[in-house]
Amino acid sequence: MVDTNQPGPRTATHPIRVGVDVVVFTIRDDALHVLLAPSGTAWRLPSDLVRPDEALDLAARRALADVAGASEVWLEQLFTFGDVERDPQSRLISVAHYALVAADVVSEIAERDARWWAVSTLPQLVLDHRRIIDYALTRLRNKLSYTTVGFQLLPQRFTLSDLQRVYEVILGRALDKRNFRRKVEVLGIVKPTREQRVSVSGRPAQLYRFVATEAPEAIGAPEPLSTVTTSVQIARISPVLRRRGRVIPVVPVVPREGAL
Amino acid sequence: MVDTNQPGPRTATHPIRVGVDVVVFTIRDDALHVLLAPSGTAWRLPSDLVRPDEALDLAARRALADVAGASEVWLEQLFTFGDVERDPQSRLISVAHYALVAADVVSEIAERDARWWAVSTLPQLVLDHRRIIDYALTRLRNKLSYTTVGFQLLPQRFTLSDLQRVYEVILGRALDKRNFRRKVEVLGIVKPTREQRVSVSGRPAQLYRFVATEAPEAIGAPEPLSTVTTSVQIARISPVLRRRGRVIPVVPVVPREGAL
DNA sequence: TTGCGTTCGTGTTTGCAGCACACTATCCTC
DNA sequence: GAGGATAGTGTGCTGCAAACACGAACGCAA
Repeated sequence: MVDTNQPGPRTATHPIRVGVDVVVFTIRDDALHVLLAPSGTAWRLPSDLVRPDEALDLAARRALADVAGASEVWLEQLFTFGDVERDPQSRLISVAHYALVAADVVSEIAERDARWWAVSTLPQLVLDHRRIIDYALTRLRNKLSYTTVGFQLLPQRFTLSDLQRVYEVILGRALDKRNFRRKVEVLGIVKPTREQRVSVSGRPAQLYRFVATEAPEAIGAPEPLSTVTTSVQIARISPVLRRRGRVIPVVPVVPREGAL
Repeated sequence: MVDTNQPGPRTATHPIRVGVDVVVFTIRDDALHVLLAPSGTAWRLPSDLVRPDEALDLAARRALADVAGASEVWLEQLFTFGDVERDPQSRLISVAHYALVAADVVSEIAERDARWWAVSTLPQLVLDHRRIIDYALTRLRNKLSYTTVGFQLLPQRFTLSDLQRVYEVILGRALDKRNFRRKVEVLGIVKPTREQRVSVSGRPAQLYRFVATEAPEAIGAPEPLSTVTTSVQIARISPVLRRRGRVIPVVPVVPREGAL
């Protein structure tokens, strides 16, 4: 057995390349989207090689910034994909991350040749990137049910309907409005502001802001090592938001004109 | 941005070393233990560098086998630790894994200079290995509450008291016997065998065996990409096993004589 | 100004599941 | 056969999730 912790260089004969891939989620037009860049005839996740003096999460932020023009977002390590066959060229392991960006910063980013794709209608993807997205989606769904990450997908001020829509879009099913609002109220994770949203039509809605709670049961957070920068409290949203409801028909959203 | 997915070699100037660390859990003397190997005056997790043509989980199994003499165990990727400063010598990222081994195979393994340490009384550890263990423990606790990994720590045949003890030892709190047994029954994850355990004292106990259920709600499993070999069903054990109870006094177990 | 469309906002009832809780049964040993 | 030890068993309470429908406030157009 090689003791990797002893001093002295011990470089493998064939160095293994280490990269990061980032699944960037946002919500657009009431659908969950991921950011992809073109790669030949297919598409790929924002990615890059990790620099020798660079932390993994910083590499992920850099890859994200290169494509999206922003890096101050919620981001967490997802999984390290290291199958031997994943890159036919040479050994490349990928420390995959996933990130959540708010709808209001979306308009500013997404430059170059990258564009948003609804997760329900993804294009052909490079390597195992489809699998990475699938897994990120699973993680996001689970995480949504016991943390407050969902707020990362909303602007500073939002209506309760906005919030509910975030959960519905990600979980893929309808939630009862009254149960949802009661739960949010009980959790004390939002505070009403003095403003209202002037709605396009219908009654104006109260605007709220997210309130970081002192995670009452810090134990139970499955990802204590999350590479969170924009701090997010780990409160327990749970049950009302977890249970079943009628399935929301996933409306395939046609990407905006000119985005490509 | 470097497109890591294009053909052609693109090796970084300073290659990054990729290693695996494995947190091996077992239950001994009613306490959770991890396997550690000596490293100078301190101790370290079983670890090794990943070979260029070797999958990550296989590297982890190899490191495990080197120290413990067994590799056919339940094992899952934990997290990739890649801080720049973690190894003062040169850049070394660690794809940490954790493994569960049954008590009855424990006697056969644990050779060389390695030995078991109760998680409640760990020795001085190398690098960030303490942090890795802490995180593995957190993951194990969480995983225990919504999967059936716990059975990996038991022999093929076990009593319900054995099973309950596994949960109590890991969760660190007492569970109500009747509630526990009812829950296990309802879940249908065990089947009684025809045998009984001839107990040292007291009434003989019925022996059960684990029954893999057809995970009724496959959705909701937070780790669908687990590098599981010994197949484990992802059923929902949940609530009775999750909630609070009186805290079990963590009895520091004195390591066996001659183990060191 | 009135009617209509649209979205916001609000309580009650019912059922289930988690939790607490204590005693009898069976074996061994002395 | 008495005592010690572990196995095995049932009920009642309570809190939480789920289902469910209608009035309120606004914009707009006729």
